[in-house]
This record gives sequence, C-alpha cells and structure tokens, in this order.
Amino acid sequence: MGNTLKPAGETRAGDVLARMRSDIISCALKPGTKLRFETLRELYEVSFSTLREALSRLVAEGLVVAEGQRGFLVAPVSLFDLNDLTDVRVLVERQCIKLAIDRGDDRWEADIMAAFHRMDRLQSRLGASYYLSDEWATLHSAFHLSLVAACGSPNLLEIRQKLFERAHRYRRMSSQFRPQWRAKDVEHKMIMDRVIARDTATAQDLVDRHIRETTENVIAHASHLFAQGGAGDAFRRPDPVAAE
Amino acid sequence: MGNTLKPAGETRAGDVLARMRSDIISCALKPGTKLRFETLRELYEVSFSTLREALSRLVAEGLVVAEGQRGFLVAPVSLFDLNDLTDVRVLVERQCIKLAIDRGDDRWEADIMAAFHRMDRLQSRLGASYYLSDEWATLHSAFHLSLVAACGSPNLLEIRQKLFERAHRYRRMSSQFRPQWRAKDVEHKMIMDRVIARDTATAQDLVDRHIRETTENVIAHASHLFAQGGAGDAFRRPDPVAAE
DNA sequence: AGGTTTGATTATTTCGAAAATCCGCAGTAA
DNA sequence: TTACTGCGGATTTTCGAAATAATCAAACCT
Repeated sequence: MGNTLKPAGETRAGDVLARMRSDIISCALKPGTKLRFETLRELYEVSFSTLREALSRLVAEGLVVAEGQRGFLVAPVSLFDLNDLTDVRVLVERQCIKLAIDRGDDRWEADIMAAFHRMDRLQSRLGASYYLSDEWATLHSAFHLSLVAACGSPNLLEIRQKLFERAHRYRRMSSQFRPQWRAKDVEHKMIMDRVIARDTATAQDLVDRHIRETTENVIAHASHLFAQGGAGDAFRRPDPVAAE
Repeated sequence: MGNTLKPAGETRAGDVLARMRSDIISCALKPGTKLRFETLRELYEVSFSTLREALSRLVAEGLVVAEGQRGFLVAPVSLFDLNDLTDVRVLVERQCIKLAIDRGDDRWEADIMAAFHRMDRLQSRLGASYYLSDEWATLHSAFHLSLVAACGSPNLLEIRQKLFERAHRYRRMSSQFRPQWRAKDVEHKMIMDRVIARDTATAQDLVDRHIRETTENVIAHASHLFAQGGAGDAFRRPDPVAAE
C-alpha cells in the first residue's frame, strides 16, 4: 500500500484534458470554433496523439463534438440546447434526490453539512464576486454532489455529473455579465434543510426551481451570446449549427 | 438535407470501434478482461494510436473502462450494475415515452408502424432463433428508438441509446442460453398500440414492465456468468471528483 | 523470518513524420 | 452563366519507435 496518494502524478493527457475543459467552460475557447490540431499543439505544447486523447474524452463529456473525419469543434451553445439540458437535469436530479433521501445515512447528512460549510465560508471570504472563482465553483459542485451522493446509483451519478459540467459553461457565460446570485445562497441552505429533514417532495421542488431559475437567469442575461451571429470571434465565422 | 450520404467512407478507427463493440456485446471479449495493446494490435491489425482512439470511444459508451495509466478493461458485469442500469433505463424511457406521445405527429406514428413491421417480418423469416441474429438486434433497436424518436430531446435520446447498448450485452448473455423471448413479440405490439393511442400512462407501464421482465429473465438464466468473487464494489470507477 | 528496496521486465503513453482525406479553386464544357 | 472535373494546399488520421510508468522478483536490511 505504498502509493495511495499521488495527486501530483498525472498523465500529460489528463493535464491537457483539464486545461482544455477549463478553457471551454470559461469560453476562452469559444463555442462553435474549430479546433485545429496545429494551433492546439502550440497552445498546449503537446503532440497530436495526446491532443487526440484529450479531445476524445471531451467528446464523451459533451464539451467537444467530432465532425466525422473533418476534425473537432467546441460544442456549440444554443437556446434549444440549454432548455433541453435543463429539462434532462431536472429529471435526473429529482430522481437522485429521492433516492438519496431514501437511502442516505448519518454519514451522508454530515457530509452535506460539511460541504455546505466549506462553500459558505469561502463565499464570505471572497465577498461579492465569489461566483467568478474557480475554487468556489469546485466547492459548489461538491455541495450539490454531496446532496445526492447517497443515491446508490453510480450510473445516475455519472450522467448527472456530465450534465452538471455542461450546465456550468452556461452559468459561467451569464455570471460574467450580471450577477444575480445573491438569492442562491439562501436557496442552497433551504435545499440542505429540506433534504436532511427527509422532506422528499419539497426538496425535489426546491432543486427543480433552483435549476430552472438559474437557466432563466442565463437566458435573460447571456442568450445574446448564442444567438448564432452575435458572438464576435477573432478566428473564423461561426458555422450555422446543423439542426440535429 | 440528406446527411446520410457517406456509408462507405469509414475511418479505420470507426471500423475497429464497430468490431470491438460487437465483440464486447457478444462476449467474444469477456467482461473484466484486460485489454493489452499488443494483443489487440494483432487481433484487429491496427496500430497503437488507432486502438487508443477506438478504446476512448468505447469508454464513452461504457463498454470499456480506463484504469488510470494501467491500461483498459472490458467493462465488468455484475448483478448490481444490471439492476442499477435497469432502474436508470426505466426512468429515462418513461420520460421519453411521455414526451414523444406529447409531441409526436403523424409521421412519427407511421415510422413506428414501419419499424415494427420490419422487425416482425424478419422474425417470421428467421424463425425460432431470431433473437441471436445481429440483423434482428438492429431492427429491434430501431423499433424501440422509433417509439421515442419524437420526444424532442437530443440529450435524453443520446443517454437512452448508450444505456440501451449496454443493456444489450446483458440481454445477449442470457439469450444464448435459454430463449424466453416468445412473450416479447406480443409485448412489442401492445406497446406500439398504446403509444399510438396516446395512452401515456399505460404505455409507460408497459415499457417499464418490458424492461424489468427482461432484466429478471437475464438474472434468472445468466447471473451465474457474472457472479465473480464478491460484491462488485471494485467495478466501474468513473472520474473521481476532486473534493479538495 | 518479515518487510522494504532495488533492478529487470513488461505494458502503456507520448512523440513527430508519413499516408490518407478534405476543401477550395481554376479550367472546361454544356 | 451554371454545373462538372481535376489539381494544389491544408488538415486530419494513422503509423511504429522511443520515452515513461507500472509490475514482479530477487536481494537486502532490520
């Protein structure tokens, strides 16, 4: 049991994967742009094979799409996709909440409170613009995961996590414009309370609203970014996205 | 608008992907087997890079799991995974059915009947052992897809399709032993009738039972194939979410 | 003897060049 | 003009070898 702890020992592909994911979510790589290998090779300082590896994994996460043998593309954003994504997330999250409340134990409750506390403390420390911090995003993700971690379904959790990551990009697009995140603080606390009180129906409804209201916020403040022509880009004109 | 204009132009990686998927589903590559590159390179007659490409995509489909920097593994099967998979499929399929019935048009109804007819005719032609045929499996898959094709949610359909593929491997494991598929014929017809009649609740229940009964059948006849050692707590580890 | 380190062996990951493919454009014919 | 065909440049995909990491076993220390 010598090396159970190796957070530093990461593969090069894993490193590039993480950097590209971050760049895509932060829109440093804009939605819809073509990903040319030569350009990426300079940008991330790796070879073709390593890039291909990272690209393949990002395709699996839905952040990159493969265009046959015509290369790769940053997954486009659209109003349609955002709404669809939201509906699927609500379906999955409601089920996760239900199962977690049915199956969760004391340890699970404690983990939720710990995750909330960490997120809450960092919020206080960072002040008004916490929602721009990558560190807060991580704790926010961990909090929502802790709520459903006890659901007992690895398959559901994996699906949920992928959807969460994709939604994260949309959230980020709006948060850089106008922060309407103030109300989210209390919402998180309310959700935690109802979950730990094992009030399934109310907890589900709160999470449902939590997700849908965030989506509406994004649509209100950032939808101009993905109305096909609007986004300015330094490289090429965005291709009209194939309908299906 | 026809984007189905390239059936011949396939990449080498795509070809290997298809062959490996087929071999995994048919259990020619047994669950839990370590996939050594050198072996695979001889078996499929391609190079490391091409293999890696195919492997990556199979990981995305859940038919192969990656073990850090310790190579790849055919995704193990277990009673736990089968039950979990079934529950998630029921959740997703019920929602798909509901949405499709809400949103489907005449064209959708016609497509369902066409898909059923093709499946039904092939069944008659092949006789008693139709369920072993790859061609029938394709038509069966197409029939179930046609039922939900009008649901209007690309994200949900993509998730559904991946789950369907994984379940296919389990179905195949039992069908090679003892065929209990006789009743499925009438079930398919009943489901089609209730869907086209827009009887949402009944259609959902029928599909629900259709899936769960198949799972029970698999457990009854093939579970001895995946009772490897103890409980499957060491199976399928996706991305560890960085807590800190 | 038990447990740990060292070193050889095996397997995976990464690399950059070579082959295959795609895209745009010019030239030709209807 | 409009549509078809064949070249030239650019991009992706594939290849096999070299570098990196993991595995196993024998030797070493306690």
